[in-house]
Amino acid sequence: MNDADVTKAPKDPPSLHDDVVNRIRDMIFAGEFIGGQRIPEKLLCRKLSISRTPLREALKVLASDGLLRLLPNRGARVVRLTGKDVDEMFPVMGALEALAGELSCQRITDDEIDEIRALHYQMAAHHKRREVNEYFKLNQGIHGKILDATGNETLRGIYLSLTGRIRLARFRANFSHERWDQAMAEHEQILQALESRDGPGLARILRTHLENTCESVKAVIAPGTDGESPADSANDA
Amino acid sequence: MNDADVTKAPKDPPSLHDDVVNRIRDMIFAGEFIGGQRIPEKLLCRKLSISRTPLREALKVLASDGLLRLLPNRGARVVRLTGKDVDEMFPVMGALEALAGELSCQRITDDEIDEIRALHYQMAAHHKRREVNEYFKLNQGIHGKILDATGNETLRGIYLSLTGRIRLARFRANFSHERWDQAMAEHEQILQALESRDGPGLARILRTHLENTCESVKAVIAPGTDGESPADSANDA
DNA sequence: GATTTTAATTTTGCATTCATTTTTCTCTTA
DNA sequence: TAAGAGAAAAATGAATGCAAAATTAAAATC
Repeated sequence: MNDADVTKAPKDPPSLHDDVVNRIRDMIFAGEFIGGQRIPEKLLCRKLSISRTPLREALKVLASDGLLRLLPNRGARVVRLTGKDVDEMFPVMGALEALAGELSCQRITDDEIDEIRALHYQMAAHHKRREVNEYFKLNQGIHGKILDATGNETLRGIYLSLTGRIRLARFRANFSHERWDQAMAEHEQILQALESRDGPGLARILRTHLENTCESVKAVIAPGTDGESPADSANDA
Repeated sequence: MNDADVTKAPKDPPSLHDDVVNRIRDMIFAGEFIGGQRIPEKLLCRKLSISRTPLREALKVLASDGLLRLLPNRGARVVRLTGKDVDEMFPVMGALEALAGELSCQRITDDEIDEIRALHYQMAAHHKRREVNEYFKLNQGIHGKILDATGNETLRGIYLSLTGRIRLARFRANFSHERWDQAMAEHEQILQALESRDGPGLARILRTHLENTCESVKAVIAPGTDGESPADSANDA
């Protein structure tokens, strides 16, 4: 799920530094830091049992990845996505996902399709039972498998980086029943296109699928949120 | 030209840290470090007149950006692009550039088109006189302007990051006269599509343009280069 | 009592230092 | 002379210390 490992070859031993980056990333995803709120270095040092030096290195990396915002002399805070951000990100993700669709259809094996089909039907079950978390996890899994099937590490890295940035907003998108049903229907089409290896078709469906998701995500983002103001509608937990 | 600033709002004061990152990035682009060769931290510290702490932070950022490779306990080295890398990157850049074409046609102003036209004719002049460096710079400028016209900072950041990664290989691509003439012809079409605000058309041309560029770049990459081995065909200066 | 000023505390940025790993050099031995 | 073992040197990873900036608290003024 992390994308720090896409820039390095798989043979490397699991680096300690990447570990810190990933742990902080996971903490961000887990919602441990309220959006826009300052994150004191000391606190993280204690939590991770490391000194400030490796911590700060990790913070810089996460900031350059777009997950954190580093204000000079004024600490780090998790980025609050604005409506503008989401509007910007989704066309890009759409283009990337469409590309992934085309590429994967050219290379995907029967086994890989089987795996995706399995995930798909599991997901359908969770959808029927309205189990959001399980559905969401499998959903991520399917899109991940499609990405893997492209065999394009670069594409994968960039896409995951973008996904990561909106994940925070996304997993809160407990969208409407109608939208959810629609998304499930779109996934039926995705599976079909994959099975018939219809690259352009898959690209088209994925793009629409994402556009629709974009709307749900934007709906979740607090309206009027247009900046990084530390405490407007942050703590709605 | 740098893309470190796309993740932060424009209002920030010019951060000292980003400065270090950008200076190292420029040094890499300037070819100061031979591909694959180890970069001693001490050397960079002296060159930049900073201590190791901020330097290492910058290195981590550049590594996460894909420009450097950090091997645990074994230093940093500039990434050597393999043929596989280039093959992976160009479809992605193609998708992004196509998107940029479509988006920019929707928003571009007459003034912006004028600017691009100016750059285009300057570039044509340098092409006629076979002045590679000047041509290359203006070429970058034109594609940059198209990107700017999208108004999509996210797209811009990702695209520039990718461009940066292959810039090293690219600027050495003193391609054949035929390819150069072809590229220039493609640029004529690009300008035309822009002037008539033909989004899909521009997208198509940009994609082909990039595919052709891909071939030239791959030709430059030493054949048989399939790894990061420090000393296969590194010093061909 | 509210607001501005000033002092104290905290936090960040960077340099320095220490421990561990890697690399290089030297010396031994076949 | 070449190869290998071992020691010295250098480089990296991480912790600590110190100066500057920012935040908080307190005091003074209106």
